Amino acid sequence: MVYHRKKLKAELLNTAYRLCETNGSEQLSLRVLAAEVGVSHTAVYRHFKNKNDLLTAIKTEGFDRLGNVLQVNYAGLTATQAMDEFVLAAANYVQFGLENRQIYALMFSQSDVGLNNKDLADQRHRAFNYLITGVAKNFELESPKQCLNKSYQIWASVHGLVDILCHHNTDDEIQSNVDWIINNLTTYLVETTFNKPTHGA
Amino acid sequence: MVYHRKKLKAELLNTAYRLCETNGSEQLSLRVLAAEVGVSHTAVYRHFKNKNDLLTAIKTEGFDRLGNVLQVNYAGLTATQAMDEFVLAAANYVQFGLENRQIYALMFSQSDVGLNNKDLADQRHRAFNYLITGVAKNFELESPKQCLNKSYQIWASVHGLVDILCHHNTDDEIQSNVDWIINNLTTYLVETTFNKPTHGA
DNA sequence: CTCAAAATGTTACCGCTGTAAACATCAAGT
DNA sequence: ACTTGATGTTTACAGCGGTAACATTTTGAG
Repeated sequence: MVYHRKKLKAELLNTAYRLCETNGSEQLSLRVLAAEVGVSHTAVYRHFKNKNDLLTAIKTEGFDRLGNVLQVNYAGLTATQAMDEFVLAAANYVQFGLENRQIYALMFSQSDVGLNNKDLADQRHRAFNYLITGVAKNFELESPKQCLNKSYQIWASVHGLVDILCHHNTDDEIQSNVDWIINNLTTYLVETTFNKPTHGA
Repeated sequence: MVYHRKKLKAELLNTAYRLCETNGSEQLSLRVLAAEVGVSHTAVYRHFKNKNDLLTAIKTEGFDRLGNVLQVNYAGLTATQAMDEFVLAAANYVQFGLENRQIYALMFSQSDVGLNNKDLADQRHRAFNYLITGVAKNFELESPKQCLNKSYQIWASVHGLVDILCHHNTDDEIQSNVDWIINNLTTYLVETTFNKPTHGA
């Protein structure tokens, strides 16, 4: 047995992240995780207060990665370019959600994982702030309140889309429509976020 | 001890539904449930195959109730009335989500609860079909595919709204905005679903 | 350099959970 | 009246998260 392996915390977090994405966060077992990494199951408690704390770290990591995907530098872009970047960020959001389903589900689950955790709140706000910045750049709104509200509206649309795509792509009956939506994702996003008319299927 | 109480299944389901809404479906314990109802914990297995099967029944019950809230009879309504009813149904959807958070979270969780269950699928489709009917009545779309797609878009918006409202009403920082959204729910829905311009805050 | 303290890993144990098997009781039909 | 199936109980078990006591290694102050 190897005492003091130094990077156990990172190893645990990475393996736990992977196990969550593979089996769903609800299936995560500290004992299985520890066995996978090759330590006793109580070693986890030297690096995380408890299971909830570990899940909070995974969730925070998720928002960190989501934030990275949403980051846009609007400096020096034309209006058209800014809009393209904004829509691209939204597409990246959807892609992240579809490629990290289980983590995404954890991130937006109603559970009390990470309740009142500062690191998690920071990462969440960081990700959301990219959206707000994009809205401020791309919409001419009268007040910060309207900007925030528009941001919620867009977030709700895109988040709802991810959720529904995740749910229904195991449902053969409507698979073809899901395919359609994915293939026309950009069009969908422009429609949804910019209130433009449909151009036909 | 009372053998053969005849309505144990319904009692278990109702109590389990209530416990889930109170504590979250993840906190549901068969033993606590059985104790609450006043039977041994293995009695549950005479009426439900296992815990997953019970959760599936709860989830199905949730979609049943959601469907009831979405049901609209459009026969004989003017276009204006039909639209009012449609928006009302959407508001009912949001209200259901906010008043049944934990059940709603279970209904749309990514877990494998009720995977491939026919009763659940039936209830889900029933609820969704009310939406499709509403879209068909209120939007002039060229094809069934466009109708279905528009339905997804609206569902995503409203579902996303519910999810975000559920998340953020414990976050004081943005509580005022959530209040604003709720107070202007109808306006929000009309904007979101009918692509009408904002009339200002 | 020493050695005490802090950090990190292990072992043993606890109570709780979901689940299966064997048993007890009751309802219903022949 | 007696069998049979449905329904509830008891018992048992393995896996879980978590705590406490112990073992080992690292670290830093004198």
